Amino acid sequence: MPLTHPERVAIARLHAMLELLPTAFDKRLGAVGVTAFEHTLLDALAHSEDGFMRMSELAHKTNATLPRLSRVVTSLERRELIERVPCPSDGRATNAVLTARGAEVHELSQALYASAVRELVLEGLGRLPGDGVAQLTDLTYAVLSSLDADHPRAASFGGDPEPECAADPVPTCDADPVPACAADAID
Amino acid sequence: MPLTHPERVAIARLHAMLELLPTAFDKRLGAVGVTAFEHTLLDALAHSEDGFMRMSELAHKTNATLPRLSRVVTSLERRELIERVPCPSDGRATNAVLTARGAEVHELSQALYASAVRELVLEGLGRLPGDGVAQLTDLTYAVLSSLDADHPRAASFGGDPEPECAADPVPTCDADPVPACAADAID
DNA sequence: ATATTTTAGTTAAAGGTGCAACTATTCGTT
DNA sequence: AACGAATAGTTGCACCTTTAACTAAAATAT
Repeated sequence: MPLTHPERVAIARLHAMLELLPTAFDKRLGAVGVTAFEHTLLDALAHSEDGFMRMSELAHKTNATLPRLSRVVTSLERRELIERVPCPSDGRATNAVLTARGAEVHELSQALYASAVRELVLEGLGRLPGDGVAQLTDLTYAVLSSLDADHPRAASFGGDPEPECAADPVPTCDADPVPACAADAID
Repeated sequence: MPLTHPERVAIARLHAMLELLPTAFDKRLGAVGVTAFEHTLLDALAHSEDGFMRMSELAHKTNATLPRLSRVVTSLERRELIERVPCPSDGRATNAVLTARGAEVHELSQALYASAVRELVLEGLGRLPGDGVAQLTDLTYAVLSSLDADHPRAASFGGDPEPECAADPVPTCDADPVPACAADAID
């Protein structure tokens, strides 16, 4: 059974957004020499108070596969923005730690990212009748919920070895129970 | 100036959706051996009543670059789903035409696409308080509008050589004036 | 008419990404 | 202890995408 016309219109636009937004973000961040995904990694590390994170945890938080992360981290390591440090307590694990230069670049990329968010998304949302940000929050939550059922990882996350994840020191919002992988950078 | 917390939550979810949805669609359509983008191409051709389209027009409608389209069309051509035919009236131009097999595959991919849309997106929207589809339509419109200003192509489209685009025979919706490239598959 | 510029499209090179295979380490059994 | 299973990560391979360079044809100007 085919989709209704309003449904097709909505999906066509969603599809266009899916195609255009990531590229637009990458272009903006290109000015400081990082991709949007790389910025996400720097950001995740910068916000983890310990300044480091396990590869698999990082992959989970950023909705990335481990091979992808591994390669990007290698690239960031070559640029000395991130350093790989073997985990002392678990011989299998590797921690990615932000270097001083990495923190500097993150400062820049964060500013650029914020302005990109404003210009590419928030500005448009501001033209909506109601509270555009709230609408986007609810809408993405609705979609991500059904997506997570479909999604390999996520489903929910019970045992996270790192304590900082469970007991969040930063005053977060009234945090709706968004499945872990979907919500990620919530803090 | 940093983003507010609600803004960060909304953007984080948007970001997650941007990362996860395309992959999810590709996985579903993989069952008939086409990517989501390939389906979009087959769909565009199937919906153009003449059954063919100029490469550049196709690229425009699908928000793709010409090199990307060229390679994908080559791949589809090898699988005999699409055929390249030089344009008789303009020696530079090439028309992509849907083959019989291409139409068959499109039949399948369309069904799969529709169910993917329902399961990955519409189902979630249905859990929203109001009209989820309308909200998505408005929200994507808002975002795409500001995006288009930023966007190389689009901006607006005056002279489309093909008449079928201007005078749409299919009863479309009350067609809001969405910038061309963003709205694309509106019919 | 002819030279220049634009337009349409393809191709080459570089880099990113996913899947599957592989190594190394830890955990669980016995 | 020692074996097999699970976990963490990396790497090889295939494919896709982007940017830049390139070819060919049409439009424009001289």
